[in-house]
Amino acid sequence: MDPVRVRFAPSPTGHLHLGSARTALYDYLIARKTGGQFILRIEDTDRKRLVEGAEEEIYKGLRWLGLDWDEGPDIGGPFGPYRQSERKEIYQQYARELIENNHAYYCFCSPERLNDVRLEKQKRKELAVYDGTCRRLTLKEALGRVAAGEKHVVRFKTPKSGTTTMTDLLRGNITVENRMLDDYIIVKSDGLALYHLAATVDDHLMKITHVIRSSEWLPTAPLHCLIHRAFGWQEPVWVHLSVFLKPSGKGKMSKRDAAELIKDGHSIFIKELETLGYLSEAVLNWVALMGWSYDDHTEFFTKEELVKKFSLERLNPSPAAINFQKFDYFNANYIRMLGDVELANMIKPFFDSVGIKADLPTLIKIAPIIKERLTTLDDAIEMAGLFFKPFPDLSPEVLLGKDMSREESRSVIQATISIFSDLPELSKDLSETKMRETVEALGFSAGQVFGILRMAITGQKVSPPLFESIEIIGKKVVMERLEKAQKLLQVE
RNA sequence: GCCCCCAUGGUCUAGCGGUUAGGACACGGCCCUUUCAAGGCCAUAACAGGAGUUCGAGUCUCCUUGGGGGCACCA
Repeated sequence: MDPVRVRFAPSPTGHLHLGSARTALYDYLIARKTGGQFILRIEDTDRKRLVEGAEEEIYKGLRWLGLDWDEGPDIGGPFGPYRQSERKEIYQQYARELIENNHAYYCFCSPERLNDVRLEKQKRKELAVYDGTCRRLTLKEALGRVAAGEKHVVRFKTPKSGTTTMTDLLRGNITVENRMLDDYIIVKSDGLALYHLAATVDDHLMKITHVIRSSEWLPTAPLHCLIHRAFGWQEPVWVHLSVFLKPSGKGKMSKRDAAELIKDGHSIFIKELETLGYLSEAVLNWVALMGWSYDDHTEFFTKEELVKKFSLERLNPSPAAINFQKFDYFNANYIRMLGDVELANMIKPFFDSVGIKADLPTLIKIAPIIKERLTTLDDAIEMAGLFFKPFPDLSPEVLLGKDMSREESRSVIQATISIFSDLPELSKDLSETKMRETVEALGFSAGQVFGILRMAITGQKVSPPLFESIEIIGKKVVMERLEKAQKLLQVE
């Protein structure tokens, strides 16, 4: 495949989410695979909807995901500027060209009148498109009114008859009747272009070969083709990706749904995923497989493998419900692939954030025993907090072994104390070997004995493996805890 | 309402005219086991419906149904 030039063109009006991340990923993959360019373009022509910090969030999110771009607002490039708000004059120039070639016209109708027209048409169950009042004006007349300072927009002159056929890579030919297409506004009264014009002009000027975007754009794609053709430009290859549906499969994710998700420790926003304890590798792998597949069984891919194996032809056009269980599965697996030092460094910030002082050397020792027990990194707090937090006050009841009396339980602890005190150190192997021998002699089951010890030593009913934990906690503290538990069980 | 798109288990998907319809997640059971996990084994579960085309249709065509998306001086 020839090198492609693709662009990821988000608008800084909200958070970077999973859907955009996937689009960006596919852009990145096909660019890297073909040795082409991945371009970042900020579509900020709507000044009213701008959200402070949103552009920065896009950069951060893409960087976290490891999707580096070749041209963009921050790094420049041969086709800049890459922020549409800085390209106002370019769009106006092209709008003028369209007007001169009779493919666009000035419109002086007020928003109020437009709204009335729309409502009226809807009431009569007609197509709610512009009624064409200003389309009938002569160019001379319109120019006069513009010169007189009258407020105006520019509309694209869509053909009123015939059909327009475009080709989408995943869906084949799509034909629409031109009368269904509106005379869309392409330049607002503030002089800034709307998406339809801005994106079309930029895609051409930036030599974009493949437009990969959400299928929400499908209904207006014929319009974009028409604009390309009006200029006499060659169209890019159109690739409309399926949309992501909420987990229930009932519709797109709404603000409300997103807020609900957080309660389960999930999110569709990239910036939250990191603090929730997800790995960017897992995000990439998971999201890549929602709408794309390689074969009937491979499902773990590094970014490098994705670059090698990705192809537009294997994209799936049908909408996909987001499945967070699968995401967790991927994340748990990617955590397990981490090295001990790497994992320790990654969970450290989570302890810091809740005010638990966890030192790196200990975390490195803990890493191997909690690794396969974590779904997300923040699970480490619950899993390994016991190694750093003060020991809890226990009641005698929780120290009782299953079906065992108080005295029996106490004797188990007593026996352990005498065995442990003879050992130079409580290494995992040594303590476990000794205790396994003892279990039989004591006449209780391993479950009973180790259950008591787990509670006495870790202070928890559920913990990482007992003897590994003992080694990490260290002989001194272990002995103290055993003594304390033994006293607690003495009948008063 | 109108236009466009989509349609294999609960979910993500493989399948590109001839398969016992494959994999994964989730769910259930069993094994392993000092808890929790992990792992191993097993089970349940799908071609939306109807017409065609064809010797033969999950695969091609049409209709119906269902779902999704779009109908702004938003993107």
